[in-house]
This record gives sequence, structure tokens and C-alpha cells, in this order.
Amino acid sequence: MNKLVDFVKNRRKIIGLTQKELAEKSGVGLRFIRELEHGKQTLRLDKVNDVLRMFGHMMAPEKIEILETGEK
Amino acid sequence: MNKLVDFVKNRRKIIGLTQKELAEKSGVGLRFIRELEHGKQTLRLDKVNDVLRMFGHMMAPEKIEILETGEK
DNA sequence: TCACATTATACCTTTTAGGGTATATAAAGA
DNA sequence: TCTTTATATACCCTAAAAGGTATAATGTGA
Repeated sequence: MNKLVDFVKNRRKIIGLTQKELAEKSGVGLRFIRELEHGKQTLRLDKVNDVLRMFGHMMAPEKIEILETGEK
Repeated sequence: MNKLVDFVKNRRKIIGLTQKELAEKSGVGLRFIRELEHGKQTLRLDKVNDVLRMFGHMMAPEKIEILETGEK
């Protein structure tokens, strides 16, 4: 449940692009797309935005929603 | 009009923290806070999230809104 | 099964983000 | 004014992000 990962994976499939095509279109390396879709945390923000721009989106601060109530 | 910059600046002021205090609390360097508040684009996503977590937020994809109608 | 396309992993190199420190400027209070 | 605090700028160094390439592992359709 990583929002960025899910978003890019889904949108890419919808548009019908391969990782390679998305990389080329957004101007980042293929390895970057792979690392992004694998949930790497230490990505550079500008590169992430380069990719999101393909889908009309950008990274922005968003409130964290609580999703697990404390019970073990 | 950089959402991240405005968000961090405002929240930090509201909480009444200095850049140094925010850096220490969020576990990043002071220089990072400075670069963030100056709109540096090439920040690392994990570090940005370290800071946003102090305010209960995280970076997530967000639709780009149109703000300028084409006239010069 | 055999191609072919797509995705995943691993290695190497270059570039640079981030941290630390020192100094400079700015702002706020006496 | 002079201090003190906060913020800004500049330097050096280390760690690692990103890219390229090669290879492996999946898939997918004959």
C-alpha cells in the first residue's frame, strides 16, 4: 500500500506503456522506473515528478490517514 | 507557489519551531530544511517525508490543477 | 515446446544530495 | 547602538542515487 507505487503501476498499465516507454517519455532511466515501482524510498523528488507529469500529477503533501486501529 | 515549501514554512511557524529544531526533531540536517524551504527540486523523497511526518503528512501524487489560462 | 517481449537483478561509473562546519546576513530585543 | 537568535551562503567530504549495460527471470503467444 504505497500510493506512489500503485499510482504509477496502474496509470502506466492503463495508458498501455512498458516501463521502458514510460522511462523514455518521462526522461528518466529505465532503472529509475523499476526502483520507483518497487517502492524505493530514496528517490529524487524531481525525477518522481518527471514521471508523474506524464499522468498530469505531481507530488504534494497529503494528510496521513489512520488505517489500522491498534488491536494486535 | 510551491506547495511543499509553503506547507513546511507555514506549519513550522505555527508550531513555533526554528529550522534547527525542525531539523533535529525530524532527523534531517539543518541544511536540508533550508534547501527544502528554498524550493530545491532535487530533494530525496524519504527525507522530505521525514519532515512532513512531523506534521502528520506525507508526499503523495496529486492532480495538477490548471492555474493560468493561456493569455500572455 | 520455442520465440519474443517485458520485467527483474547485478555490476560499474559518474554525479550529486546531504551533512557538517564556518561565515555572513537579517531580524528582534535590550 | 550592541547582543542574541534565526536564517542564508559557501566550502569540503562521504554516501548513494541514477544511468548504462549485461544477464536472468518471468511472462505471453505461436
